[in-house]
Amino acid sequence: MITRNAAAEAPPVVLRIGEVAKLTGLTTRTLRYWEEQGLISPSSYRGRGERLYSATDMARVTRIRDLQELLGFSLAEVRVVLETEDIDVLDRVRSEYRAGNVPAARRRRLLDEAIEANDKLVARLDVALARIGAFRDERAATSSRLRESRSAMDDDANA
Amino acid sequence: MITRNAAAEAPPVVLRIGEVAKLTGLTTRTLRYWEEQGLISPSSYRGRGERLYSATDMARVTRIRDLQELLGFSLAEVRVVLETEDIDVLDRVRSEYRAGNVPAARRRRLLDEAIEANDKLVARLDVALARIGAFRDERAATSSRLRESRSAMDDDANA
DNA sequence: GCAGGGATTGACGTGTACGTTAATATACGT
DNA sequence: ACGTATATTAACGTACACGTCAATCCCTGC
Repeated sequence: MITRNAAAEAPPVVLRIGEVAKLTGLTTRTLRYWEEQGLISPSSYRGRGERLYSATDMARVTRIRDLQELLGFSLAEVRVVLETEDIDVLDRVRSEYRAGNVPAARRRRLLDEAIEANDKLVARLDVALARIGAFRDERAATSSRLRESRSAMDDDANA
Repeated sequence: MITRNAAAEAPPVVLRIGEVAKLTGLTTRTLRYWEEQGLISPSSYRGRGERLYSATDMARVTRIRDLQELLGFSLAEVRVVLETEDIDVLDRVRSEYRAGNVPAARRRRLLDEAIEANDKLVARLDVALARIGAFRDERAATSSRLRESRSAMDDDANA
């Protein structure tokens, strides 16, 4: 039997800032800083402003961290990437509901911008992949040389 | 006829700091800073300390820049990578001259360290490649969706 | 009902990687 | 030989991305 409404039954994953910090390896300060910079915004608050993070929020947080650590993006660059992702999500919602309350011309412009930004990112990623790949191969070759050198040393020692 | 001593005849490429800056897109300040931090050291000076950069120096400079920009390495991390490369070069020289004036035990230790550091770097590069690759594919998919969305819009407009 | 753990908002401090300016010296083209 | 472009060191300034208190405020378990 398929649990048809598993998503509906699943406990709404809401985490406090400290839990998010532990799960992601970040600090609470960092999370507040990112929010201060407009990169994230916890989906809800409680009481006197206690932040509550949903699974979506978590995904966004880890995405930011990945962009930062993997690609060395500054928060400004991360912001640009996230904006095009937002447009993408927004666009899918609009497509479903079909009744766009956003003027077609404006939506078209947003789309074009998102496409351009996205293409630039892909191009950048391809460049990074190529260069890192080349570097990796180079280091692998170095690895072989070093190991050969070590064997030679060991042979000498046993001669 | 093969120019047997092309390297010897070739004009020794020595550049002044400003030329290196223009060629690499860095600033003179950055080059001096890197030197201050022990990452580079121009192969020669002239007069009252005017820096002169050889082709080897240039290679090292661009290497540092690549590590920084492509992989988001800090200068501290770059330093580690460069050190293992230095050992590699040093090791090849030693292999050629065979008469190592460095004690075998010490050389062995350096080699082991270089190998370990190198392997770690390769592993790190592989992780980066995998993640960036996944991210790239994701963005490529996004690209398709956005373009489809735009065609749909255009079709609507012409209906 | 209160100690303790975790949350909040300021506010100020810090490390990295340079930018900028100043005063001065040297190299290069004509 | 001389002006100008480029170099030098030294010192201070700055942007980014947080770290680190401090004072206060909930909420929970015993």
